[in-house]
Amino acid sequence: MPDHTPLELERFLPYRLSILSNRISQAIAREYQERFDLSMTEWRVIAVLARFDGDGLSAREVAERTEMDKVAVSRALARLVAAKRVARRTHDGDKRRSVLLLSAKGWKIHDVVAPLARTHEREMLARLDVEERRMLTRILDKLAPV
Amino acid sequence: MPDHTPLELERFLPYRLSILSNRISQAIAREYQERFDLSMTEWRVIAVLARFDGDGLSAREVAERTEMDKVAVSRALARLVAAKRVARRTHDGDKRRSVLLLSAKGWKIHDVVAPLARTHEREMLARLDVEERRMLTRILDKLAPV
DNA sequence: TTACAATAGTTTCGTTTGAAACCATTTGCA
DNA sequence: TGCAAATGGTTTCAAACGAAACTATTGTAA
Repeated sequence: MPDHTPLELERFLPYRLSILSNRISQAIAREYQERFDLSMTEWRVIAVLARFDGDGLSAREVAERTEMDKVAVSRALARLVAAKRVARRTHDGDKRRSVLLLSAKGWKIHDVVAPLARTHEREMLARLDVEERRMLTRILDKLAPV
Repeated sequence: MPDHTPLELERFLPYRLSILSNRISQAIAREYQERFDLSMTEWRVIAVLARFDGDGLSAREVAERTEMDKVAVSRALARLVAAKRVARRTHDGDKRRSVLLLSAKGWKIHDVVAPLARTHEREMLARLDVEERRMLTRILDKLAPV
């Protein structure tokens, strides 16, 4: 006799995680889209370029830092460069590589969106108590180490 | 002078959550696809039909239980019915509604995949200690209540 | 009854996505 | 050297997705 023990989807962790993550991402993505004509992937590229603002990252480095694949990065960059939010040059010693830097426009977006993002995070954390917050980070460190 | 305080993506919770959830979902989805020619959405439909195996759910009820939108459910059902994994009749008193039940084939898939899913969950939880596990559920309850 | 609103579900259409193929350049090494 | 393999990045193609439009049926209320 076959075991029909049903899976309770609403208690299944990968499912719950996916629902939660999608809800949050969608809400944020929608806001960025409407207010700044900015996709989630584009925002991640901007965030990384702002964070590592030395003498310019390559597209590959951006892909690594954002955990996105190179196709997604390439497309995000195409739009960002077209909108003059990112400046793209070619690397001096290696003509394959591009050298990416935020433009003034890009920085302007960053300086508005970054605080907004932090607000989103705060609102999310506001629903947890101190211990839960500490644990959430610890759990993420264990499950998805950088 | 503008505030360039950069957002540290790798510490930003919505981002980390999205990375974690995507990694897990992708790994699982890939396995279901390869081994059973089954998409994530189709599996969710099967799981719900197995769980609420009374006198048949409607597509709308499936959409509610899976938190997917009706278009996704409609498409998943089209494939499942074509593969004879789900039986679809029309509701007696309401010709708009469909009445959905797992077929023998559908149950067979379920009885293999459900334990497999539980194994995935166990493997994920194995990386956490008892307290972290308890907390994870509590956090999810608070952040994404059913 | 009739007509208008609401509901169940599908189809359409434009967009997003990812894998694989691709081009150009650079690296490694026989 | 010179040639195959590796690397950076873009393009192509097919599948997946969501919003909105659509069909069919049922509910409601004058």
